[in-house]
Amino acid sequence: MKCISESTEERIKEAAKTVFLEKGFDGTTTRDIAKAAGINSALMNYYFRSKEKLFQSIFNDMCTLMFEGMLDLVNRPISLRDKISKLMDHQFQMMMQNPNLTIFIMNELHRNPERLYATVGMAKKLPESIFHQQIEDAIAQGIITPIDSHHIMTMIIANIQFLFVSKPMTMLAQGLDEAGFNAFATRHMEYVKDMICEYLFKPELSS
Amino acid sequence: MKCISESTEERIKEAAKTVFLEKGFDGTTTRDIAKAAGINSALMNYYFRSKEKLFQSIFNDMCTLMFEGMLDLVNRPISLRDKISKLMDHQFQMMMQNPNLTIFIMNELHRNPERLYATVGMAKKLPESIFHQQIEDAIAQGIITPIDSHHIMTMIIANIQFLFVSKPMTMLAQGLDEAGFNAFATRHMEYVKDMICEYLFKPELSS
DNA sequence: AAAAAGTTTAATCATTTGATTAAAATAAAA
DNA sequence: TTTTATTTTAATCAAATGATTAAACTTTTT
Repeated sequence: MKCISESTEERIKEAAKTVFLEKGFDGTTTRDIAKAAGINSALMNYYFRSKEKLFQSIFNDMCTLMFEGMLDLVNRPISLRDKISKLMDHQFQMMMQNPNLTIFIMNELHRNPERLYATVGMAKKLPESIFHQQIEDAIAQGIITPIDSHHIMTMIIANIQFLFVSKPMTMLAQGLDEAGFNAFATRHMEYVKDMICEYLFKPELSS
Repeated sequence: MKCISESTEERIKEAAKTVFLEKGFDGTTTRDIAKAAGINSALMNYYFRSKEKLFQSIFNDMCTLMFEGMLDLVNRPISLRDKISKLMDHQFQMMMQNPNLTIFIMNELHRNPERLYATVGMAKKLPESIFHQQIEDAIAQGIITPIDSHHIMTMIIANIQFLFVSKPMTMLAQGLDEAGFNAFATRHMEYVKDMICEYLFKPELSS
């Protein structure tokens, strides 16, 4: 998967990302990372000054991965209905490729909100977007149910993200394997897309 | 809050619950627990043989707290509409009292699925309930949209649980304090109850 | 009251862990 | 090639951590 001549710094970051996402900050030892990267454990401190610094770097990358695509979408000049659909599709794709991204971010943020506030600052930009204005306009025009955009955004995010946050539990409760879970998630996506759109865009409102 | 003559064992469990829920298994030291319980750290090993055993005990309690009320509800002989509403109310109450219950369980399960599978076994009982049969009946009678009960249960759970899983992020993104978050969550509850019920119980189906 | 059982503590052990250091290996510059 | 700078390693340190032990203290039993 990796090209042969990958810089040591990148190798360390790749390994750290894998291990941190799997075990979290507290559950990860610097030796874990060194082993996963195939390097001497002192090298980690040579490139990144400490476990904490390396973690901050990874956490920042993960927040960017989480939010940049969504930020791009909420500000794109497309119709509300299309935007909501694309927002959900994008999240779903992202989570299928990185199933433990959300549990990682949410958990680390829960453990240490102060330490990570700066890093997650981009989350603040989500509410202040074109999306918000579009919602207000649509409400004024009677196209959608009157409801604050924060709630809509929360619905969009929760129904997809929680699927993956609870992945191990769902697999256990339903006795699914990886493929079975993916099928369930894919089907669920369609249902929640319908549910949210039907809730917002009521026929009696648009008529 | 605690009565004066509380058994040492209970004091330790109370403290361990608080610390484990806050910091997780990896982030918690036995000294943390001892300090929180106001005891010598060797006492923990006297009552519970190890940190691992104590954790298992707490984790089991938390799973029970999470699922027993819901299991009771899904099997109660009440109407589907009432049941869905009560399921959501119950979860909401539970999470208001224990906001980090879900992130704790989901995270520990993610870190160590095998170790905790036995403990979470009760989650398996959720799908095999009267609720499931009620859904199938309602679909057969054309009262609700045809959809597998797993998906309905997931919608019910996700829309509430994720509110609390993402609590720190929501507070940051919207600049809310504790009271502000609670107000947001309470309002959101009403929206998602409406959304789910409207999605399932379509007027054209019941007529 | 004396003995026995149960509870609690201080001191300590062996590992683990994040980090440093000094030296070795490699690459770059002169 | 020699010198200098950069990269990598082995060895090690100090602190933290889970656990144990032996002794002190308390309660219960006889």
